[in-house]
Amino acid sequence: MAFEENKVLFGHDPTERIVAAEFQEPDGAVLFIRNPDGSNAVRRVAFQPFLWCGEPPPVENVGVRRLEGDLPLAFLLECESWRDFSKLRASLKGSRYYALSDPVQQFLLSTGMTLFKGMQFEDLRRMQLAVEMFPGEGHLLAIALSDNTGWEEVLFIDPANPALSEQAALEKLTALVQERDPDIIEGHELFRTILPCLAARAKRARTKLALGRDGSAPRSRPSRLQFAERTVNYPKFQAHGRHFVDTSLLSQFYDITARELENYELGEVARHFHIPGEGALSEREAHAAYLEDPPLFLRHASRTVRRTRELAALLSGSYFVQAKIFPYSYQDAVVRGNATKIDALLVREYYRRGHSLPDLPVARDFEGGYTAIFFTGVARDVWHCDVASLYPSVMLCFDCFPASDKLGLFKGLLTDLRQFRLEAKTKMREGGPQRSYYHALQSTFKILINSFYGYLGFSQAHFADFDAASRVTQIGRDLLKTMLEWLQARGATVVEVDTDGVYFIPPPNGAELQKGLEAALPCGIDVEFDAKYPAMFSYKAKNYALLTGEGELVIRGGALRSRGLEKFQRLFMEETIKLLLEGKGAGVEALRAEFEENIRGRRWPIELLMKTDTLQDSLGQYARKIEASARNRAAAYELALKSGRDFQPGDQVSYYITGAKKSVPAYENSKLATEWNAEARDENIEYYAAKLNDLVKKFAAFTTAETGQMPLL
DNA sequence: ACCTGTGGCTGATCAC
DNA sequence: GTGATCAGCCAC
Repeated sequence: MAFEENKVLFGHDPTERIVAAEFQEPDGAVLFIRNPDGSNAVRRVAFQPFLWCGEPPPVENVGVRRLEGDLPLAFLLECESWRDFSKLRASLKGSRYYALSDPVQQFLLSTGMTLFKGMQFEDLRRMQLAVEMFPGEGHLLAIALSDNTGWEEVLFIDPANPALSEQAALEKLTALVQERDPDIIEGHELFRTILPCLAARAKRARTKLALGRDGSAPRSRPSRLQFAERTVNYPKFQAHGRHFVDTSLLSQFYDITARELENYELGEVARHFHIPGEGALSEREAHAAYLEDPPLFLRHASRTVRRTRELAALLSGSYFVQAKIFPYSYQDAVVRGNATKIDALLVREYYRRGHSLPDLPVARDFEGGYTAIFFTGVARDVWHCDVASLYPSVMLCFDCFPASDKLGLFKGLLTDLRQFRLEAKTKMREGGPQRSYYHALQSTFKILINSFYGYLGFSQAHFADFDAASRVTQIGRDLLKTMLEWLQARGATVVEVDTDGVYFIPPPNGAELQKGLEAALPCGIDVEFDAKYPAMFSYKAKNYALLTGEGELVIRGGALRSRGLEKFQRLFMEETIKLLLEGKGAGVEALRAEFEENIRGRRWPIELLMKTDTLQDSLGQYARKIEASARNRAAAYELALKSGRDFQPGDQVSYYITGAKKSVPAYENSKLATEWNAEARDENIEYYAAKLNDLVKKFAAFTTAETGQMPLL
C-alpha cells in the first residue's frame, strides 16, 4: 500500500512483525519478532538513551551532537546507560531540555521502528482474563481464560481442596500464559481490578505471577488517564514482552464521542454492542452459583471472558493501526492522547533529519467556534448543512500551520492523511476480506486529522502555535457567519448554528440553495446539505431534538439528555419532546399526572429516581478542599466517605434523596442507591415531585404555543 | 506523571 | 430570593 510507505507517518524503519519491544539494562533493546511458523525470534539491539537540550552541560560519558537549524533545542546528548541518562537528566534540572521518560519510546522514536508492520489484527495472539472474587475479602473463586483461537478454560478455586487451591490456580494461570504465549492480555477492569487482585493474591500465596515473556512478574506504578474532561487514576501494569489492554478503558474512550453508555460495566457495554450475554450473572447471583450450582457458575465465568474477547475485537482496530504508526507500544498507543501522538510523529522526523527542536510554546487563551440560537420551539421541515471537516480545511486553505515547523511536516502530514483517508475509504467500500482493516485505517486517519487543530492549541506540543489556532477559529467563525447571512438573504429561517453547521427552515425554492452557497465560499471549503428533518425542537444553544424521516428521535445537548439527570427527568423530557413534535402539546399534562402518581405512589424502581455522579477528586482531595472552603459539599462525596469503601477518582456513585421536605440539602439527605430497600421505601417524594414540576415549567412555553418563539433577548 | 481545543447548560451550594 | 461560583456533562 502506498500510504504505508509514508515514512513520516509509519516510521522510517521497515522491520516487520515486531510484536513487542523492551528495554534491557544497561544499554540495549530486545525485540520480539514473529516468525512465519508462529514462534517468536528474540533480537537484541544496541540502544543509547538520549535527550535534547539547549546548552550541553559538562557531564562525562555523554556524546554531544549539534543539530541543524536554529531552533532552541539544538543539541542531542546520547548516554551509555540508563543510569547515565538519569544522572544527565538530574543535572539538567531547571535548564532547557526535552527527554522522553520511557526507554522503549526513545528506542522506537530513534530507530523509526513501529510494532505490527506487515501484520493483520488476526495475526496477534490475544488472551482474555477474568477473575471472580469473594466479595469483601477479595479471595479468588475462579480465574477464567480464553484466547482468540476460541480456546477457553476456567480455573475453579475451592480453598477446602488442595488441588483446587488459590495457589494452584495462580500457578496454572502462569503456566497457561507461558504456554499459549499471548502478545496481548485483555480484561475488563484489568488495571483497576483483575491485575491488582491477582498480584495481591499471588503475594499472599507466595507464588510468582510470572506473566512476562522473560518469566518476570508484571511491574506496576500509579498513572493517570484523561477522558475528555475527566481524569482517572489507575495502576499501570506492564509485563515484559506483552501488552495489557483494559476493555473498560476502551469503552470509556469509545464513549467520549458516542456518549451512549450508562456506565462502563461489562454487562452494560456488551448490551450496547449486542454481544450475547446468556449465562452471565450478576455479582450476587455468581456468588450464589459458586456455592450451589458450580456448572452455572462456570458458564458465567466463561461467558465473561468471551464477552471481553468480542468487546476487545470490536474496539481495538484503531489502536492496532496506531501501533503501526506511532513510536509507542500497543499498550501505550491505547492510553496516550492524540495530540501527544502527533507530537511524537513530528519529533521523530526532526530526529531522523538531525534537526533542532522548538521549545514548548507559551500558552494563551483563544476564542473558539461560533454558536448561536435564533429560534426556539418546534420548527417543521428543517434542513441541515455543514462545512466538511471545517478546521482541517481552513488550515489547508488559509495556511494555518505552526510557525516553528521549519521542515513543513505538519502541512505535509495533514495533506497526506486526507488523501490516505479517501483511499482507505474507497478500499473499504470495495469490500473484500480486508474491509475491516480499511475501516480501521480510515477511522484512525479521521481521528488524527481531527486532532491537528487541537494540537495547535495544546500547550505541551513542541510545534503548538496559538496564533495559528486562533486564526483557524476566527476564519471558521467568519465562514459560518457568511453561510448564515447568505441563507437568510435567500429567505431561510436559521434555527441554530454551532461551529461548522447550520439548522434552517428553507425558503420555497430551497433545492437551489446548495450550489449557490458553495459558490459563495472560498475554494476548498465544501458545504454538504446532509439531512432534512420533518420536525425539530430547538431548546437552547447546543440543545435540540430532531425527528428523522424514519420517525426516529435524536436528542442532543446536556440540558435534555445529560447522564447527570435522573432517569425519570430524561424520560419525561423525551416523552414531552415527542408530544411537541407530534403537535400534541396538550398531552403533556396527562404525562405529568402519570409521572407524579408514580412518584407519590412509590411505584418506580430506584433506578428512575437515583442520580449517578462520577467522582473527579479523590476523597482526600475533596476533604481538603472542603476544609479550605475551596468547594461546596456534594452528596456523592459525602456518601462515598461515609461508606468507608475505597472510592477512586473516576468511580461512579449512585444515590437518591431522602427526607420529607421538598427543599433539603442533598449532601445530608441522601443514601446510596445500593442501600435502598424496596420493602421500606424512604425516597423523598416531595423533592422528586417538585423536580417534576420544575421540569413542566421549563417546557410550559412550548406546550401552549404550537409555533416556535423568538427568544427574548 | 499525565495532558487536543472552546462554548454552553444545569444543579447544588453558599454568601449576601 | 438572587447572584456568583463550582462541578459535571455535553456539542462540535
